Amino acid sequence: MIAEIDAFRDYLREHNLPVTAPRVAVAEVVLGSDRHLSVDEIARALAERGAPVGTATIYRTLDVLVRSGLAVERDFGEGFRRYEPARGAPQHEHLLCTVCGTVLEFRDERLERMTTLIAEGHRFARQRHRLVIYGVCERCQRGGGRVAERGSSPGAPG
Amino acid sequence: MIAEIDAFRDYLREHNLPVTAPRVAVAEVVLGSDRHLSVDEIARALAERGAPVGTATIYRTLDVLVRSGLAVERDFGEGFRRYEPARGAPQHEHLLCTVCGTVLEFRDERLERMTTLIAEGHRFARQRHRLVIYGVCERCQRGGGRVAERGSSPGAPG
DNA sequence: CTCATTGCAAAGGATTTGCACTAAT
DNA sequence: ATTAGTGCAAATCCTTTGCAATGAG
Repeated sequence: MIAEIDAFRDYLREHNLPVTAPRVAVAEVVLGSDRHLSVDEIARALAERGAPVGTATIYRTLDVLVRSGLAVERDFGEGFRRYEPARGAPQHEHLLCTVCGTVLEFRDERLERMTTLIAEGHRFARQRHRLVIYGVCERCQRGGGRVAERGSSPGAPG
Repeated sequence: MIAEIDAFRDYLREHNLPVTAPRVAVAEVVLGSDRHLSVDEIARALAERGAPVGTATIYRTLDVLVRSGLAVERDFGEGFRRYEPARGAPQHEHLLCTVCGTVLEFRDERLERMTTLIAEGHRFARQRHRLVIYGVCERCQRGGGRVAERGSSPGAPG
């Protein structure tokens, strides 16, 4: 993860953007996490470090982080966005537990080809796709699943 | 479509919900459309009919309409929701033009099977899935596509 | 008549923006 | 020194809620 932080510093320098403490702090939280963080969670994490960062700055930094390609923005239909490190991640899909909100990632090369073919069949030039499978995770199938980290019921529409 | 409106009236009666003019009007607009309407578009359509309906009522009626199973809620990551008639629609997927916002629907039975298998592989009990392919439609590939109906750039995250 | 619905306006949550102030280069 | 970034608060956008007036059954 230190590598990613350095990559972010480099990105900033290369684009003549000042390398500031708040920016680096936000990058550390997002790139150092293995989860899909909401802005709220990021803000809390920063506050816990003893170096809170203003909401506006978090949003502004996330923009840069996404543009740098080091982080990815996600929308699971919860009413707010989440961010995760790109980790050079090839396209991957998400499994979302509608009970506890847990997100699992998986890859499937077939989807890349399949969606391209489907798009072509409709004369669309495919750019990307997004697949979310909603279901109930193993733990929640058994007994009481733990409470979701944030946000309302993940029983997302669409 | 008249059938759907009647079905909605029946649903209301069966649930002891008053059949009011605003409710029927909203149902007519949503169930009579072949597009994925935003609340804003619904409000405009109602206003154009000369019988405007309050925003709160539109939202409240959409809830009923969705619960009745006659309409479906969609979230394409645009920052607001869209609604479309269910038309007894089996699961279907969406192709979204990131230039003009046009939405195309298509079906692919393989996805149903594929996502079930994937979910099982991760010990998830699959409930449903959502696939959106983002790309550029034929018209927009050629020249200036028409302007999107509503909302910001559909270059949705996730 | 009685109780649910309606519409307005205010409240809410997420995100953006204006602006005086501070910090990076 | 310059120029850009920061935080705060105000502003937006979509959606929900409170409440008095209205209409369905």
